[in-house]
Amino acid sequence: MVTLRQLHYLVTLADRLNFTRAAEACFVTQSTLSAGLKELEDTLGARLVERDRQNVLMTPLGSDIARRARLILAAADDLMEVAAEAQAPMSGILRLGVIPTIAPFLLPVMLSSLRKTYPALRLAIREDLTINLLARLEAGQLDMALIALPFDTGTLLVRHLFEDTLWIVGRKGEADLRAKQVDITPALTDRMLLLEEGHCLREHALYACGMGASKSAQGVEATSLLTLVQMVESGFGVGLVPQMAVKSGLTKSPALVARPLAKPSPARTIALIARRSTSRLTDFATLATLIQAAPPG
Amino acid sequence: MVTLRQLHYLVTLADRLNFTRAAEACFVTQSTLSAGLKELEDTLGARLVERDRQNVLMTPLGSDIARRARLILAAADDLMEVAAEAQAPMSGILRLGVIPTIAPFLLPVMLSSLRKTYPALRLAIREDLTINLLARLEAGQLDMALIALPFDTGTLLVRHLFEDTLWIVGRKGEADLRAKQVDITPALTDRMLLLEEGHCLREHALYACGMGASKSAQGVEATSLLTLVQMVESGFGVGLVPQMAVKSGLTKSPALVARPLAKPSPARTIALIARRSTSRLTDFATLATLIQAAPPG
DNA sequence: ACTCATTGATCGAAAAAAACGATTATATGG
DNA sequence: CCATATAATCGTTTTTTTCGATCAATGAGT
Repeated sequence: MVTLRQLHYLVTLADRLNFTRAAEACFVTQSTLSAGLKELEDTLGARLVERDRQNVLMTPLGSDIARRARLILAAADDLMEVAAEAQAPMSGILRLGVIPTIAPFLLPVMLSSLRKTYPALRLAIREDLTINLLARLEAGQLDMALIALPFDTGTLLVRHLFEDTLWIVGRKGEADLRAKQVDITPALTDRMLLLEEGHCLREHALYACGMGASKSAQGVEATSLLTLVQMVESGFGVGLVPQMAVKSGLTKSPALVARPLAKPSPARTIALIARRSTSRLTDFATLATLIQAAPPG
Repeated sequence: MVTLRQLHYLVTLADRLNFTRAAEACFVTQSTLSAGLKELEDTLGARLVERDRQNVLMTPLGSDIARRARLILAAADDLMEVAAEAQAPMSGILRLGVIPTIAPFLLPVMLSSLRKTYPALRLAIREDLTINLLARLEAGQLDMALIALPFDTGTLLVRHLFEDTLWIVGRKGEADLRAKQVDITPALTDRMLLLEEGHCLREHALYACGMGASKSAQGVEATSLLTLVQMVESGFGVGLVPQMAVKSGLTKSPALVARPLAKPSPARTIALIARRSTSRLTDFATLATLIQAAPPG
């Protein structure tokens, strides 16, 4: 019978591709790890790791097994934490990922609210792109994440929190931004500034433009919403920013004007996600409700 | 650290609610299982099983842990089989579930085709209702299943195979069944015979009737498609049967007539499903392609 | 060519874990 | 009060795991 320990050895080895380092990481000697892996290969009846004296690399089967092993180990970790969680909900360290186009606007309110209501909870925030957050979530390096949909979330657990409509921001006095609710005309999409590749908000903005634009105005791309707004202020063009950013004062500058878009308003959906096997299912629900109750702005 | 053996003990105990029986099922003595469970409770730091001298029952936490343990053990089983599978695809025992409204029509063709192409593959067929197949699939008691959508398949892996339109069957000479393509009129839905509760085809038929009917004609319900057709022949009313059943001769009786329905034709989607972690991912694709290549009829 | 450092495999001994069998304690039903 | 059934416990045996030391192969540097 395969054991979790053997699977742990395999996964660690797959990460380091070096028996000695992997053994250190597992706090055992190299001989122990070597024997454990041999044992695993014997019970499975297949070669998982190609090793000549100099190089270690995984066979295709070995990679597949290692991938499965990761999921199993993450589920086992979750199982262990369930027991601890059951005795003290909303406590301990919660590792939360947040995308950069949400973090600066949602976190300030949320964190102070959390600190007040659940003083025993310690949040470890990681700000990163959606794709990286999903990977870390599945690898068990994060407990939950705040992201924006649409985005392919695979088999993860997804809870929609609220709609976040997109607003258009430009310089005060722009003729195209006079209306109370702005239509996105081709003239506007031509001047649309976008975030750089990787930000989901870039795709959401492109979709809102009806795919009318596929490149950022003047070929210049912004690395964050803050720089994007500053570029708009400098006259590079116009931009689409989420309502939560507008409400939290990102476009407060006297030189700028922000307007909602004409119905049906393009919007992204803010969602909380987690592994299906997460140990913090009740915390997940609690946190989701808390964010919904105290929206940003 | 939790071990798979301990989790196996817990799951078995959760099934039997008796230490002695569970120990037998695990091929160990009662003292071993008792110690293993105590060990698990100690490492988790929580009571999982309530036991007085007479009764054993799971705590809520224990049930949750057991549920997670089942998933982990199934994933571990899959992992072990991946290694075996990798060396000999389409061989060994494949446990396939099929719903009763597919099995009689699809299996005859499929089985002979499979036997010819993959003689090393031995199929263990289980005919059961969708809901039971899904449960067994998740518990690792089945490898794949053939079902009809729409149906909530949770996180399972789903591959759509083909559309199976619904035909209407009635007695020869029925005025309402003269047309080449029949419209489902209220007059027809009033006389519609349904399968008993639990068959997904019942729901699909109800949906095809535009929810116009919610009870079977005359309050009589059929226990299988065969009995349903016989009841139609006896004059109890009309029925909706899948095209694959018609094509395979279920409605061949000279007293009966079967007609397709007017477009857009109501249809169910035949699908092959499996656990996402299944060891037979290549077999899954192979089997799906094979069924699509050799449709019933 | 010759060292030297690195790496993974292997072996025997020691330590740890798991399993067993027997026994005990505590209920339940007759 | 006795027979039965059940889970916990204890001491012993068996199996598994780990360690430390050593070996064999390889590549780098001299």
